[in-house]
Amino acid sequence: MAQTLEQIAELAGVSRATVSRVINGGPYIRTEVRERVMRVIAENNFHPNAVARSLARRRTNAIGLLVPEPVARLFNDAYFPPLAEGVASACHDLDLYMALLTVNEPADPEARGHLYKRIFTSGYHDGIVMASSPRSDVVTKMMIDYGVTFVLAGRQLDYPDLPCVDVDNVGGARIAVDYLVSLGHSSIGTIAGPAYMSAGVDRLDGFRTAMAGHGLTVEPAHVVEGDFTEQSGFAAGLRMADKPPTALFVASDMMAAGAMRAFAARGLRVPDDVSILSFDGFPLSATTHPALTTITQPVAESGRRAVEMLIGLIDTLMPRGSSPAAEGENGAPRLVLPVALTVRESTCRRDTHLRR
Amino acid sequence: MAQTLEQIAELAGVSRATVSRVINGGPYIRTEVRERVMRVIAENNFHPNAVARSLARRRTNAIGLLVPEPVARLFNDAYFPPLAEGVASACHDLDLYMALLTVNEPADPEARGHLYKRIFTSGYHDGIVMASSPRSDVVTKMMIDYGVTFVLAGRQLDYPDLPCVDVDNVGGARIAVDYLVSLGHSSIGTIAGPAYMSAGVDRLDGFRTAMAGHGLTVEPAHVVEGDFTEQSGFAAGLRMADKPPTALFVASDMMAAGAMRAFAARGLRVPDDVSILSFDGFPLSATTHPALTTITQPVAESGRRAVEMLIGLIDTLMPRGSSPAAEGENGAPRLVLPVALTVRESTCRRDTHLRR
DNA sequence: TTAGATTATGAGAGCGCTCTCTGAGAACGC
DNA sequence: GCGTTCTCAGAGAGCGCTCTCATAATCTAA
Repeated sequence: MAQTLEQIAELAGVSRATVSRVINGGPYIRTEVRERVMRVIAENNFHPNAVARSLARRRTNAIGLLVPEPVARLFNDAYFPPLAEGVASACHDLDLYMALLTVNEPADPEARGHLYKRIFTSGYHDGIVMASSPRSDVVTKMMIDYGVTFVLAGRQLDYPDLPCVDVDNVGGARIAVDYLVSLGHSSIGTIAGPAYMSAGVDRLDGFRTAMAGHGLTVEPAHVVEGDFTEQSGFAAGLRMADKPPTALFVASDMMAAGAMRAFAARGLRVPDDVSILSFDGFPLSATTHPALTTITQPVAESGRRAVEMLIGLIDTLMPRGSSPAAEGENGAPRLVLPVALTVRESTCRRDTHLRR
Repeated sequence: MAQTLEQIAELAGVSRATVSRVINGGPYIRTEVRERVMRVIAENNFHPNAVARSLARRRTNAIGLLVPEPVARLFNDAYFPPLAEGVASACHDLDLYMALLTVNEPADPEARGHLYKRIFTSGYHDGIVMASSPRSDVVTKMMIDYGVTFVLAGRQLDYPDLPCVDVDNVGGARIAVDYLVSLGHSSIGTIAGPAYMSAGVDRLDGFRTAMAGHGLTVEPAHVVEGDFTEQSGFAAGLRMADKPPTALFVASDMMAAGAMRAFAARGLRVPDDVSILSFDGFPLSATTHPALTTITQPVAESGRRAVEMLIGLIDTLMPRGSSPAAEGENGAPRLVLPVALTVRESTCRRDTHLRR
């Protein structure tokens, strides 16, 4: 197994440059020469050294997908798999190498910083796609400080002007409220996401705005904050069970599942007593009983778009085969992907309600 | 922000070599010079280019953790998180960069091969830790063909002589049988893992051997094969429910959970009617009702050991700052980690059984 | 004092690629 | 016939590091 371009060149009786041209599809090569070189490459099972190539090109053609969460939590998250799927699929299409970057020591912020530092200064990636982190997490600031090129999947509350691909959380909440209103509901509550996550904030904002738009008031007791987990949904459901609204917009499928468990425990039927409309559209939402009406967000698509945006960023910052461009900071790119209503069994018309 | 060693050298009034020595902790540097250089490095927030370093050293100091499973399945797997945790922790200790390598297109074997090829020929990793794949998966052969340095977590059925870190599946099954026998059981069945996975094969082998060792026969109807999933455990439990053994060794926690669900559906009580002893010791095993008596395997530890073994392999194949060593193939290293019995509530003495 | 060891630094040759520059032929126009 | 323009290929200068080797300075030992 020959190891270098040089050796292949010698075997094929051409120069290093010619072999390089053949490999990279350069122009101006006689068919005969190209075929000879390709044959030698194949015979020797030669693969150019990616590290050397990266050094010469000043491009690794590799990107990282960073999830600022401990490994363990990452695997219990329904959001992450489709995101990884989307990122991986875009990388495949764009002939990019993708590495999943994780950080394990969640407890020790010192060690955590070191791990991030290693990632950000490694230079093994042209850029990074990061799932948005909670408010005031250090990781975003570190990326900025280290001059990493990156795109966020989801808005970052601390830095509104960062390149990101988000889903339309506000619009989704509006669609949810509109739909519930169209079913005849006017007593609508919400289990909101946490105030330290953009998805939590935006979905609540959208909810309030939409309610106001319909001239409806929201009872304070009908707004409970959770943290997107099943447990928090259960707790919130319990708190509302005594005097529930006729419809509930729940900011995540998991919390909706928890709320339904709480309602079931208190003898409330969904949707007969309370309609539930959740947000996410993860596989879970189709398997609950009843199956959830939900706002489906295109997670894989946002992963794909994030990669495309990232490549665009990298190309402008460092055009292929050229020196870095001037700081072209005319606003960070942002993309908001539409979400869609998926109607299932957890919602029904107000007039079929038996209570009140 | 200065970009190269050269620039730092100039700013500090020394040569490139000296800066390199300072960064890499080389000897023979006056304290005064070292401090001056370090100050300049800090002032300029300089980080050496890892790609250039890798090229010069012919070492990336990065390893990959490859899971030959589609991303989606990966996240529903209880085995993978602790493995990743262990690998990540060892990498942290050894100052290694770790990237999780995944492959998404499970369906199309062509595309899958391309993705693997990109990984194996990238040269971005000194070596790879791979969770063992099912029998006759192409990935192992590809790694061998591409000359990748790797260590398997778990045995590979197709290639018995590959470097690997395994847990003592055979011994674990023996411990299980011994314990059940010590409780007075003699009618013992098993729900085995799939025949295409080493863990499945070994646990079944261990079970049969141990039973024979006790002079006990196994009824053919009391040996059912599953595929480690809850569903397959449920199906197996259903098949055995009519004429169950008094004790059952189940090759995975998940299948045990499924079997218990099946038994519950058929009115069989665990452990009163059937004792269940599972294998894995994943968190799940502590939260079932009743909590599972199980053989706990040290998954994180095997991840850690795999990294250590991998580094050993890399060091012998390519000693630091030297040319590749002669093919020192005096047998691939293998390590078998001990497992331990965790007693919980799903097993009890035979004499407390009410049937028969 | 001088040889020899020890400590400290620089020069420079790579690592294995890419890519620009240069130039040799072939094709073409007038 | 002589520029001109293409087509094709090689020479060679990097990319930003590491590491060996040579050399200079300082410190022993006799």
